[in-house]
Amino acid sequence: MREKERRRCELQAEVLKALAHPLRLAVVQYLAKEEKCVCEIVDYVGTSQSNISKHLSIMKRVGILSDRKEGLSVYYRLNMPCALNFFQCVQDIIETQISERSAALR
Amino acid sequence: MREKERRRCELQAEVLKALAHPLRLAVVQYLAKEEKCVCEIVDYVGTSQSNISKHLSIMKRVGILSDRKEGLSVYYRLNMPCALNFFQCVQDIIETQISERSAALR
DNA sequence: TTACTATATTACCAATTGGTAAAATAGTAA
DNA sequence: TTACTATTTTACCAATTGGTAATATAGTAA
Repeated sequence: MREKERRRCELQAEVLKALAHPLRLAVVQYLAKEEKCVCEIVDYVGTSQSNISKHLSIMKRVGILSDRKEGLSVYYRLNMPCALNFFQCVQDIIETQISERSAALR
Repeated sequence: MREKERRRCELQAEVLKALAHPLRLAVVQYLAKEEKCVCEIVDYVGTSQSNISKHLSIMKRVGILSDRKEGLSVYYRLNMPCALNFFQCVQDIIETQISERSAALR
């Protein structure tokens, strides 16, 4: 494995790590259609404001989200529409997994 | 956010977490075309055998990889070919990110 | 100015993750 | 049987992550 590939995998892993958290996935999917302000995201996800703020900054840092200020509010938007394609693929794995497990129980 | 969506996000995050590590990404990409035995993967990635074994079991547990025994060797294969589509999307984010940062420096 | 609102940041702690080294397992072969 | 090889598992430790509560920042409005 060459050094170049190693570095590419490190960068890719940073982006995937920023996606790989239940609340962050929920936010990404919530932002699929349109931008939302932090207070809407907090209401939707149902956790503390400071917690959401930290998760948003993690995703912003790697480029998954962008933000825009308007008055007191900050609006976040999804900067990576292709991420939405992931979810069907991931979901397929989950369902295969579940059906294999239940088959194994029989 | 409904309970059902929350659970879906939790499952999806488990799969993504199992992908979101530089060595594990390297393994997934190495397995893109064909199955490989553990010793080949160890040689390719260049870390200890017990470390690789642990990473492989993490990916196997969530269904990303499957394995097959042949004599002393264990062969792993990618059970999630659609994962390969992720990487271009992730790579696009990385490159946008890099070009925005270098633009910001100017 | 003061008070209020939305958001971000900090400090802290508990839980999880990732790595290494050693021991266990299991197949092969003499 | 014994020795050898490939792999997994365990025990352990350091580093990272995720959450909460408190504080700071910044815009708005009286």
